[in-house]
Amino acid sequence: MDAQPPSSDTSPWMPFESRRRARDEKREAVLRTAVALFLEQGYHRATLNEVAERLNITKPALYNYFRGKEEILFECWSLGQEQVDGFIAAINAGGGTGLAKLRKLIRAYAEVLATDFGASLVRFDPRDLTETNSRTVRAAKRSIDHTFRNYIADGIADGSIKPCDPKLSAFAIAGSLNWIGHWFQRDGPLSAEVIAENFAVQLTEGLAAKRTRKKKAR
Amino acid sequence: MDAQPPSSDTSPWMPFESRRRARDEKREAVLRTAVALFLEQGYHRATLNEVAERLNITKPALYNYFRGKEEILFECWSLGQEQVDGFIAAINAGGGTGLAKLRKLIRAYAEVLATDFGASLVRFDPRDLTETNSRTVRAAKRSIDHTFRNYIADGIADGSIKPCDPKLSAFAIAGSLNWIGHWFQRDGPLSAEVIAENFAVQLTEGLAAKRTRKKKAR
DNA sequence: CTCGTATATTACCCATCGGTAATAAGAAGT
DNA sequence: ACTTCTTATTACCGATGGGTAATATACGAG
Repeated sequence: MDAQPPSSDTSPWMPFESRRRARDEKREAVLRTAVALFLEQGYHRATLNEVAERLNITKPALYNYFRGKEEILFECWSLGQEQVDGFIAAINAGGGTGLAKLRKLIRAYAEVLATDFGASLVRFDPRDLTETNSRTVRAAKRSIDHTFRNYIADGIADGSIKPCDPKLSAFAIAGSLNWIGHWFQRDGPLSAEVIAENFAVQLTEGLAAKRTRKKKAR
Repeated sequence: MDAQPPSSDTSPWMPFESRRRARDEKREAVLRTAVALFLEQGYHRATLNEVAERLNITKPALYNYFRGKEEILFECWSLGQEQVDGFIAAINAGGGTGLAKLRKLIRAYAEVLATDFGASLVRFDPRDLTETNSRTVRAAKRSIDHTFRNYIADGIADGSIKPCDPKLSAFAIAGSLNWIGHWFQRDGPLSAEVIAENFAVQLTEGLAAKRTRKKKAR
């Protein structure tokens, strides 16, 4: 499409680079198509033939980019996980009370779960993965869980969250959020931002140590 | 096993009855084995051969009790749904504020989701069912959702719950609960009762209009 | 004992689908 | 133009697993 013929003053590596980029773009296109189809039909019902068909290619062409169906599944999951890792790092880097960090986490996680790759974090079954990849997924899930628990524990320590069982509270909050991946639809009446904001408030209202000063007493 | 030879003063229908009961017991045994296996391995990975093997029979024997794999899946789901329908009817029959009914619902729903048939309500994929059965499932899910929303709306109307969006609040609460079906394990450190009680409190604390008088100030 | 019904088994069919081999087509480099 | 590397296609394989047909066995009834 926008691949321009190598001008005279361009590095001789341009074509290589351009080809590599084109390849990466195609790889990504496969993943976008695959994740959408996997979510639509479920991993087992979705066939590689149909993934290929939607891309106007044939099944064996996919094997130029991936080792097989399982690798595609895992890479979809990875793209979602990258997003989560990203914002968790950002929140950790920033400051704030445990409660503030928890709310940031809820908002960011909710918005990721409203995307296709985000939903794949909770809609895909680790048992469809190889043992190695499955271990990676389980470790990541544990890590997210611990992040929730840590922020809650931080909040209890700094007084922003009233004493509670961090484990159970984390389960309750993460459950609410994870479920978004199952019901959210982009073309629905609720935007991801509205949901994220609402959940950030509702899910922490019961935990906050001091009542958030009512914005509008009623 | 305990089928006793028909004594002289027994109704001539006894054998029939006894046989029918034996049959029902076997049917149920199939469902218990199947639901456990489906949850363990996932519907698609679980084979009827393995279900049969666990029952010390062979696959075709299953077809004496069910039309096929899909019917087994649907019946497992139905048994879970029956429980839900049961306690919802009970709560509706009883009285109480919207908040009180909501808490009863949370407790009961949490405990059902901690059972195998209960978990099947949220772990099985309706897309694996025939169109007819799938419609039944979707209708039941809508009904549960509406029950949550109605109790919340009732609570707002009677003043026990402070104004909020019943739709979003219902999603948040139901999400927390549904997730139980994904992580709860019977042999884990948390009992279903503890989880149910904790969730009933935590998930409604943010909604309650008046602070629940602290049982034990600490 | 014999018949009929319910229930189980063995052996088999076949549709589906992930994956592979052989090969053709297209663009960059010489 | 000729070669080479990449990328795509057509045609096929083979395992898996749901479902069926034919048949054997257990058991209550007459």
